[in-house]
Amino acid sequence: MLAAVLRIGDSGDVEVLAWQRARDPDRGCWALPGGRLGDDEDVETSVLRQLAEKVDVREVAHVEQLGVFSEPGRVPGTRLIATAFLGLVPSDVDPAVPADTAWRTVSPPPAEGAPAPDVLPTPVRAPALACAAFDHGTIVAAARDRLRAKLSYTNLGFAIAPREFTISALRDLYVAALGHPVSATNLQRVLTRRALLEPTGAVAPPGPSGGRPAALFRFTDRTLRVTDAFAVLKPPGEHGRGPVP
Amino acid sequence: MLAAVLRIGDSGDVEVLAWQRARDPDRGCWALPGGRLGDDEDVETSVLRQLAEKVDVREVAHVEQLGVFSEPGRVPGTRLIATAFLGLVPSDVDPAVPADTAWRTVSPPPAEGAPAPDVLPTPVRAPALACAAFDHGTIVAAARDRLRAKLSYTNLGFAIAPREFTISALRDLYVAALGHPVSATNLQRVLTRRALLEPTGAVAPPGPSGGRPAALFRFTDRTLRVTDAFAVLKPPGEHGRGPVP
DNA sequence: TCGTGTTTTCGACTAGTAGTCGTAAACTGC
DNA sequence: GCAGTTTACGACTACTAGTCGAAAACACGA
Repeated sequence: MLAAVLRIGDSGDVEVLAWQRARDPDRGCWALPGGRLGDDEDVETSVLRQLAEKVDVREVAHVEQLGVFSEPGRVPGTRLIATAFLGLVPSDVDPAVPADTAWRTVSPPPAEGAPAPDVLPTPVRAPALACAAFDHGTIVAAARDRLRAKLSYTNLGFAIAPREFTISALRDLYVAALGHPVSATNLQRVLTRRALLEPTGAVAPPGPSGGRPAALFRFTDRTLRVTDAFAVLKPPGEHGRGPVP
Repeated sequence: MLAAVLRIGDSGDVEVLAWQRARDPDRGCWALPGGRLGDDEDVETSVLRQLAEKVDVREVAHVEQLGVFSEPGRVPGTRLIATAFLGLVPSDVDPAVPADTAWRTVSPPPAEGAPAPDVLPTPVRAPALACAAFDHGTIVAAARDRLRAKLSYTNLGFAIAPREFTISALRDLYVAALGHPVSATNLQRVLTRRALLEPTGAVAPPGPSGGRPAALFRFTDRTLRVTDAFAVLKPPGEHGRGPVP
């Protein structure tokens, strides 16, 4: 049971919640929070319980299974099988964490044209976390890739964004998570057209250097929703005007 | 370790490989193949090993993790945690299976406008498998939904289709897996434009009732590849002609 | 041999989606 | 007021995809 809890930091990069090991093996390196599965809980409640020791669970906006990491030699000593989770915390919450725990920046995904970040049998990946204990770097990379992939075809943005935000702020979050520029105009148009975003009516005060006050938006839904893909494969009668009878 | 191996049957519906329990509990009901994890293998090789007892592994075109099913009471008796897999077998292979094993038809997904079939923490779902043992009906439903979702934004069709096929045959496979009509013209255009499909040059002989012989196609790639989603979120410089310098 | 029916293929038309750009609006600070 | 900055919004354009119709290629029976 391991959790890779991601957050978009103020400096504009992805961060993961990790704690520094005080003992060998891998002393001084950073490990993901987790623990053993209890007798009367399933893995989902277990990971939330483990997480409660590190951060307030109510601050975690989304949790989902990443996959099982079971390579026999992944940790020294006795065999240990880890069910890894991806957790997301909105960028505006900064939970109090224990002394040995910190937000570590995650290195951006490798090159462009990277292969499918959605395949579960995880091959070797770029080291996403500097000085990661055991195979936790691989798990963090899988989490970062999963976030990146799902931002593109779901409303998962709700889990990394504050409840209300300006379009530019949201754009910055997407830029940090994706690692490449994003058009604010198109982001607003696409997300509002698909009814993932709606204006709150209020406006945000301008920054210190002035500028027109930006309108505030919110995600209409705060649970995961999948959107468009191949239009051909959607049930008929939802595009264009349909056939002329 | 459980595997939901799906296949599109000749009759045009989704089938799952299952074996009939001879002993209580759930005697006579259908269970998914699987077994315990060995000491020197990871879950992926383990599930392939388990599967080898039922079907020839070389016939399985794609395997991926579905998720962990860990509810404390999911099976009677001692606690058992299952890592579930989705396996796919092309529609043209009909492997020899043991006497207690058969392909059971999977009931189609519930209504249209169904919620995200991609969320891992699986809630209650429609009973996809009649007389399923334990929670295996839930697992089959998750597998069927995963297949349906991934057909829309990946080249996963390669795993349910023969190596070579006509567009109509492929259309029928998609119709069976998705549960709604699909346009053959658009399917061909979309899949070829995205370079997922390519013509082999050969043609298939016409059916018994005649008709123009259909051209044969194959998938260019037989490993999972993810395709388009939100165009906004793709790196710039890949659409249209780009900015005029 | 020649139509009839069937199935596939291909092109044309059309509509919707999204990338780009230019301009106006609203605010801060000097 | 004026300059500078940031956001908002509309216009133009290009590409993708849904629909339809006509032609091609075959089997079968008269």
